[in-house]
Amino acid sequence: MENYPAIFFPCSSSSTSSASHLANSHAYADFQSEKTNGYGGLMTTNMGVPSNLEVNNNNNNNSHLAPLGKSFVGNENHEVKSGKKKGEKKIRKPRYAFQTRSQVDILDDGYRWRKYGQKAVKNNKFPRSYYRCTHQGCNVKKQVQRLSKDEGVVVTTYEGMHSHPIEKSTDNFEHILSQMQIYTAF
DNA sequence: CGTATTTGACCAGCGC
DNA sequence: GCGCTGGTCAAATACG
Repeated sequence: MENYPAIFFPCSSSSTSSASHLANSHAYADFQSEKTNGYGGLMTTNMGVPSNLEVNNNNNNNSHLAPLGKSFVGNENHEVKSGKKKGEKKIRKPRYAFQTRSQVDILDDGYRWRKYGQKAVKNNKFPRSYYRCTHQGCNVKKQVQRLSKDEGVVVTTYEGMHSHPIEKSTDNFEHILSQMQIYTAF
């Protein structure tokens, strides 16, 4: 597995006005560095959107983001089994969360996802959906969650990395992706 | 008919 | 030790 995260921005491509989807996007990178207790990196990205509202952090301090908030800022609580073994076989994968303003939950990022679960989250009216990349050998997972308070905000959390090309023809999205690819070396 | 989604069950970790 | 919560599995179902 690679260590460097490559992040593609989730966007809803298909038809419909893409404008409504990406009013604002924020990305959080969560790394499993035990030394750096806390988040390894935090990325804030605006997709060339005109005015960037400050949707993210303001929401984080509230309780409705409780589960995610822990993962995002400060705590490496995301992957279970942290304290037990001093890190040997339990490799905790970094996760990257994107907070996006969107009217739809399904943000099509060009990959094909198979839904494998859905759970209700506490402090949140909306369920969280679990997706897995259908590409063979690609174990990239993502989960999509909507804020109960702001139903216009969708949080997409990616886990793992794709090691294969995009399967769909992301219309005009392609050129955006080329710009939005982020490689972080930690 | 093949593939994707739905949905409850199951399981593991953590807090109390 | 028990219960809660989050994450995954898998059978059934829906959909093209």
